[in-house]
Amino acid sequence: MVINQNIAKLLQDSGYKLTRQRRVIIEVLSKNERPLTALELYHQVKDKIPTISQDTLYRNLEVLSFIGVANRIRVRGGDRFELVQQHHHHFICLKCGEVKCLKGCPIGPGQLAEARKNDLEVLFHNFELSGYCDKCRSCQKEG
Amino acid sequence: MVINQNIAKLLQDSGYKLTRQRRVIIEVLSKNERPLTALELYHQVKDKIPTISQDTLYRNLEVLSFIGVANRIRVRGGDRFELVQQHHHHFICLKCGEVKCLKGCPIGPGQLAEARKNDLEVLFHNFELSGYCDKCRSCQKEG
DNA sequence: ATGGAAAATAGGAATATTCCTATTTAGGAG
DNA sequence: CTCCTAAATAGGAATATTCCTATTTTCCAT
Repeated sequence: MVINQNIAKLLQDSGYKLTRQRRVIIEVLSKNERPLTALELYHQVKDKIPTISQDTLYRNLEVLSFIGVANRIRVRGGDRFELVQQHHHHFICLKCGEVKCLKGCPIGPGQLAEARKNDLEVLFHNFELSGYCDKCRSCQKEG
Repeated sequence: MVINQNIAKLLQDSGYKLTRQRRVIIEVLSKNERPLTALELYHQVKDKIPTISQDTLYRNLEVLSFIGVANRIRVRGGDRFELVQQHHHHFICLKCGEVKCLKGCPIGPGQLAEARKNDLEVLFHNFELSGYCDKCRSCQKEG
């Protein structure tokens, strides 16, 4: 699989080098639909680069997320990572832990007003919902 | 200092016991204005209960946050915790790491619509902004 | 006040994440 | 193509967070 040219360009334009490790991490991310845990990612990447370190994985996920290529979803029990296809947000099930992607983004100028008032320069935003997913709703009383 | 009766009641009504550890954790949280790191909290609590374990601290912060008494703000380099005075959200400075509280909450039914459409039961939401704080804006090119 | 069950704790083990540093590599200049 | 430098890597150390379990504590019923 050849890495998306846009991503390659984004990296280089931002002053980051296109290393084998980065290429593989992006490849693995792009092959998966759902947000993966660091461990899941690590195993899949390790299949192709057995010597890769966890630090390299985390460091690059940080870089990718900084330039807007990946998302890091901070959740209890292990953060999840995904390739950014289109800006969106997440729902986290408090029972099964599953992370679901929500279409669209309901955050607009109205939601950023307070920060502006306080003279803060907003570059990014993160919006997460949590509760019970459709599957877990029906059996909230169980285990 | 006597612990806020509302909190004590909230704990018990939710089926949680009012232990010495919980009392002290809440006391320490209530004495601090800004969100504290787990380590800062740990030291302050340890002054009063030298044998307390980090697990107890984390476990109780989880409980307190579950019943809406505390907030956990997940950020790079160590999560921050605060007592919930009034529902609000945060701004995280990408340069100095400081966490600022924003007044009010701009999240309404419109922001939850997509989740409802997907048959998800929303119980909580989290909204975070990041960028440069007022102090760091003026010297973005440095350090 | 006393007994007992469920909940909570302390500590240590297991994970998850970040930091540090000597070595290697990507990518530009010649 | 070769050299050079800044950026990136591997690995291990250091933190941060969660899990596990034997023991202790809270609190309800008596």
